Amino acid sequence: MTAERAYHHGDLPRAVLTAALDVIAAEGPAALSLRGLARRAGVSHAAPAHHFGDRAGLLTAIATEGYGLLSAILGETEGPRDLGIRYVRFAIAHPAHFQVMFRPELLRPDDPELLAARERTRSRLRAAVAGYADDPAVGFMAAWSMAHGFASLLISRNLDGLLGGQDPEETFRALTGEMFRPPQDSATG
Amino acid sequence: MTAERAYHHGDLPRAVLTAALDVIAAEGPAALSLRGLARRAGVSHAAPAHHFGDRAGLLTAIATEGYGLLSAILGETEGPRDLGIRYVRFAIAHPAHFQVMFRPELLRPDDPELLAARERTRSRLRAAVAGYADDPAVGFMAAWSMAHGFASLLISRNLDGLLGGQDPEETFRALTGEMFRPPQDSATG
DNA sequence: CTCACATCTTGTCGTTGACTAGATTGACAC
DNA sequence: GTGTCAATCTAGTCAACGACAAGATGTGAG
Repeated sequence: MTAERAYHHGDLPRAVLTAALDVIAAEGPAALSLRGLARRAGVSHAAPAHHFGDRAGLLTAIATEGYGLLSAILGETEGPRDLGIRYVRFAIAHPAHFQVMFRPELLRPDDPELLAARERTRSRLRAAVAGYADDPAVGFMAAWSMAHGFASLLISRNLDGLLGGQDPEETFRALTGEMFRPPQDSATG
Repeated sequence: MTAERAYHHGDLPRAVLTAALDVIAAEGPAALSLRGLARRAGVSHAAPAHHFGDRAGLLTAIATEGYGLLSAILGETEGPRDLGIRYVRFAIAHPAHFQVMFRPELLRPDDPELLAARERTRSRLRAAVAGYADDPAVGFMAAWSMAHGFASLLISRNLDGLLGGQDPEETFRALTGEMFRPPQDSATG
């Protein structure tokens, strides 16, 4: 059992990342401590910093990974409704990533990888609603707001007791039924 | 100048609250430090804790105040569109309150004043959309999601560069135009 | 005047993030 | 094999923080 306490961890960055996602999903980013993560991974208190620089670096890595995961889930999304459903599905599947991605004050604001990943994701979001609204920019923000609002309230547990035990994704489908009415004869792309 | 360093501050709770709102609006709740607020107010490092107990107590007081402010702005709201506009107006006018209100992990979760204020606000939100949707619960969540998503993205600066210099409230009006179509003949309250 | 109470100060403890210097390890050239 | 070097991790330190306890100071009721 050389694994008892090997000098080299094997994949410390991944171990720290995973532990961080656990903590964030359970208690939010505020409860995150680099030293706590080091303890979980069985390494010294300064080891995580070697890979991520500092707290903001770790959270930036999580956010970047999150944009990648969201991009993957979006895939070839078609229309604002599909966009919303996939967006909500992402938030449920990766709540820790979701919580970090939209808090710039916790991140390295000009990290190039983060900016690139974010832009790739936004392009997919824009593409998904292109052709489904009179003004693409407005349609994009509308669909995004709707999806982001529901996902945010859901993840922050502000909808507890309002879903009536129903599957959140199903509830969101009902919401979009209320909102994204199918175009009624009149021209709507 | 007895004010130079009076033993009693006069209204330390309000001074701490105001300083906290400043910090949160500028750098987010994570940057908040009780000792920093004490320095700003010119009191000792333990003085704020006397009034709010601890960090969570201070943030709970802010959230409670926020629900009161939102209730006031909602007033006699009529319909989902009006709800959204007022909600966004609140988030712009009181960004610090807004940021704290929806992070239960930062608050005392069962504070009675907080729960009461939150319930009063939710009642107003529900009442605003009653009669404007086939299913009131669904209509409520739909309008709330839309407004909350836009407000969240706006306050977290995730819409920077997407508004084209336009007034955010005006942009939100455009969004609702895309979403909340006026009822077309068919019965919609 | 005095006494109870609210308010604020001072001092302390354990924890954290950040930084520095140094030890250990693995990989690669030769 | 052997030496060398960079990557990885450890150990030690410092300032700042939240929380707590004990004491000082002002305030107001009687």
